[in-house]
Amino acid sequence: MPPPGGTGTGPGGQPHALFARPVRPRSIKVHEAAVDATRALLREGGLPAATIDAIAARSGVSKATLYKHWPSRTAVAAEAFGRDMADAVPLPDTGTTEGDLVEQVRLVSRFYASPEGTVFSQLLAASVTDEGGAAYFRAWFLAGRRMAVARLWERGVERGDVRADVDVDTATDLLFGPLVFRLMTGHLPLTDDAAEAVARAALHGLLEE
Amino acid sequence: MPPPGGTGTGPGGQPHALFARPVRPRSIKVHEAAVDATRALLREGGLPAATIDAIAARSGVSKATLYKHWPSRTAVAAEAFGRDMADAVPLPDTGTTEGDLVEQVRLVSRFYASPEGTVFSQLLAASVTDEGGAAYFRAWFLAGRRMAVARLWERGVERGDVRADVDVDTATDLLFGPLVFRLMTGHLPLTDDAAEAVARAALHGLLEE
DNA sequence: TAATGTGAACTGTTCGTTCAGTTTCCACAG
DNA sequence: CTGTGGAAACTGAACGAACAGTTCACATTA
Repeated sequence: MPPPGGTGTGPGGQPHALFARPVRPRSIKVHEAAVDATRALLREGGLPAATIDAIAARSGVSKATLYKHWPSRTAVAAEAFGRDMADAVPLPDTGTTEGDLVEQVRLVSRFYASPEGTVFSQLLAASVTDEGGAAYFRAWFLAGRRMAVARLWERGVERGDVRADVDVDTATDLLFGPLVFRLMTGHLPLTDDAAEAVARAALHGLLEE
Repeated sequence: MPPPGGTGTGPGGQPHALFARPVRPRSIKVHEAAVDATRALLREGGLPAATIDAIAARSGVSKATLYKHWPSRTAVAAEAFGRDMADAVPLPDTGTTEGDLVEQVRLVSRFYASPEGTVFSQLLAASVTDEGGAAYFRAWFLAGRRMAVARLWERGVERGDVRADVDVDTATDLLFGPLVFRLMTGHLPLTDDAAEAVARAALHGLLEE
């Protein structure tokens, strides 16, 4: 349940009723303290370490208050994680559309293979059984990611390099879905080579022309 | 810890030390009873309903025994789910490689969109924080799935329809990763149209030739 | 003075473990 | 072919620990 204090703004900066954020000074301080503590906990021990009690203890914010700011533990973690990742993977600019997209897939693959990737998978897993947390995860993390890729895709469209009949959502899912698949199932490792192979296959197609 | 009674066989039928199965009559009966009860519970209420206590109560098998047959609750559920899905998605045979692959993606997408797909996502999520369960999930479910796709892919290779420089793992991840991505994040719905769009894009590539 | 946060206790759920006692079945002796 | 000793396997019930989320009387502050 969002705090009654006001509507606040969502991750993108726009007003967003669903993710109401506190506007009064005291609330802001408390909110930030909780997010900071959660970021530290995530860095140290992943999502399992970011229990509600741990967040409360580390931040000095009481559990009762935490549940006035967020609907669930997962939601706090999702917001904290999203903040950390705001500028983790920069947009590449290699000069060519293919170069940019391949590079982006490689960077994201490396990110997934890193400790932050572990947290990502834990959050995604937690979102499955926590719809409230899932909304925060989409808003604070996924949306930004998809927006970044959309920018690359548009560059490709302007250059006339990419197929006009493929929409950006399909392209995004095709390029990054395989990485998520590997991350979650662990059936194959997330190496640079694998990432490049996936990206090239996505760009050039699986069929012989 | 597997029962010391014997080595048993894994999902594929081959002997498999890791997933040792009971060979003594009493053990077999108990094992089957547990799996059957778990299948019913999964059908009725998904993974959340298949708690250890519920499985024990429904099957008449004691918890202590369950933990002698499986390393964790997730592992029981993974085996039960894998059994149910053994023949859920048949291999298509449309006459063309492209037709087969597109149809397979569409069928899998429908499966993910169904109640069984929910269970799939719950199991995948649970596997993230339960390595023992993850091994069972890979062995009893994913391996079979990948094998089925591999068969389609090989047909394509024999016909000379698919790129020779793309390996089967890359192709599998490219075709089905996007579906898993959507299923897990819920950012976009799993419709037939979306599935076909993904499949065609994967087959023909994202770039203008 | 009304909104907001605190602290501490409390409920409820679930996983996984333990262990003493009971049932089953296998192998071997007769 | 039969019967039995003993090991293997299962039961039942209780228990500990962890954690999510709630509640409420009281304190703080804008």
